[in-house]
Amino acid sequence: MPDDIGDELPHALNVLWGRAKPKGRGRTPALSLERIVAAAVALADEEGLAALSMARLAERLGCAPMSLYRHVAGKDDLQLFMLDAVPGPPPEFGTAPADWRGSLTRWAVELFGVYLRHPWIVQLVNSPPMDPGQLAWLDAALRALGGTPLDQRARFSVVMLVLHYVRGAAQLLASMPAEPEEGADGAYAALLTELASPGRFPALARAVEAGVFAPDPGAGPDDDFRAGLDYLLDGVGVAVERAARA
Amino acid sequence: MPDDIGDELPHALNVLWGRAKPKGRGRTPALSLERIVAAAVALADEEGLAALSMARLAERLGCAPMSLYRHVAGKDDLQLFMLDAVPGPPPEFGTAPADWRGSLTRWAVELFGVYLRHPWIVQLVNSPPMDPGQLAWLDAALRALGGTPLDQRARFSVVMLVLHYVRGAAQLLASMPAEPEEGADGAYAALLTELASPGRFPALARAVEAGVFAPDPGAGPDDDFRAGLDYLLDGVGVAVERAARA
DNA sequence: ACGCTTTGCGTATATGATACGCAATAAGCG
DNA sequence: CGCTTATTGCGTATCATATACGCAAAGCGT
Repeated sequence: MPDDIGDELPHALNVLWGRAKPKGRGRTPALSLERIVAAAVALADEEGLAALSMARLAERLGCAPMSLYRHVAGKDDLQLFMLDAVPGPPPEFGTAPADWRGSLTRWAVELFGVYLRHPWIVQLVNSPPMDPGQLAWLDAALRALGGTPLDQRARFSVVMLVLHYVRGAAQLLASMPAEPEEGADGAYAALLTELASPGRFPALARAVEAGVFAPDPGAGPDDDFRAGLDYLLDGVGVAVERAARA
Repeated sequence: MPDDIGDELPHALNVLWGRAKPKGRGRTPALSLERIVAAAVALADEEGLAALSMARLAERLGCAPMSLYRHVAGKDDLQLFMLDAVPGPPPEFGTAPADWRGSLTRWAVELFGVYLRHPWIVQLVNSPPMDPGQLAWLDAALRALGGTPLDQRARFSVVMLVLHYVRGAAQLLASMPAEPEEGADGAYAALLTELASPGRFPALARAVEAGVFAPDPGAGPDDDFRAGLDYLLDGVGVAVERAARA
């Protein structure tokens, strides 16, 4: 039975990997999976993941709530489709690019952008990726390290490390209340200033005092991301050199 | 008005920072905030975050659902309390430990353990930490770098980097289906073997073939975590040396 | 034109969050 | 020792949500 592996899988995965049965002759579909997923993504972008309900989605699509279930097995299924569709194609570089650091940086920055445009992704990721959309990104990241002396296991560790950082940084940035004024410290900074007493949290108080939570005047939030990424890639560089020597 | 900052805050924060009004004479409370939070944590641990509902929680506590609302403003509030309570106290080291790497490693490993014991934490974190429990951990991590020539902003970047990694690694590990047999590749590996065709995902296929997703016979899942953490800290080491030279 | 197939959707149910208000109870006061 | 009052426990009701089930509508092949 070559197909028994798919039996316990979410319905969405079977569809995404092209295992769905080809339809033929019935009624003309007024709805399509693509339209549903696109509308769901738009709704989550505009009003947040909490606002994404089957009823509101149907309203936006001009159909009855139950119509959606003809195309999606359930809400979990829908979210799987969303996760597959939303990142789009990963950046392309050859199989073994000479500049692993530049390639990986580009990969991380583009993925960071995806997460910033769709902050709800982070709240949705609960299982390892098994859909073509996310696996394509994973493959691209592994390819970025293709010209490197690292072994396969190390490459995977590195990719996961970068991925975790991108996700975490995007989530943090998205969750910070927006800072409208350039002079303002931001609500978070103001709160920490009051709460982090030097007696109880000395190190934190020093950080607050040094203005760590105030926006750096000459830098955008992207620069913070790049700074952390550079620390991380320095570590990868150490590993690459070590592997090259061995 | 020195207190106006707390007006827009979640109720839970005002309680946690000791700003709640002292009660006096009413009826003897049969319920307490501590009991509620402890029961909620236990329920989430045992049956997952999805199973945590006010009704099920009340059932477990032997009280009516609406009784909970006397102690918690709502479900969001409850989750804030849970996030504050669950990590416990951070590891202690002096204000400026000589061995920053050892200290930060200990911090990360202990936090990793917390996340593994309570995997639902990751799904709950939606805003920057503002409760004493989480800020204590943040302070501890900053203290681990206290003996370091890094400036405050760099220290914060490093701590966030480590935090993101710990969270991501824990989430990934917790979401992997358990591998009962030692010889088995695990369901994820089997699935990837079938799905990652060399034509479409060459780098991924090579990783699968190399057994990256099969459990390393001589290593536990903890070792994977340590490996990634070491890459990361190597990068921090580079930054420390650079700062020391400057 | 007929029937099969597949889609769209109305109805119903179960679960969950939570507003509101009353009743039970205990501390302090006369 | 009974009254006042603050405060808790909880019953009832409302509203949002996911989704099972089955019928009706509408193309396609014959």
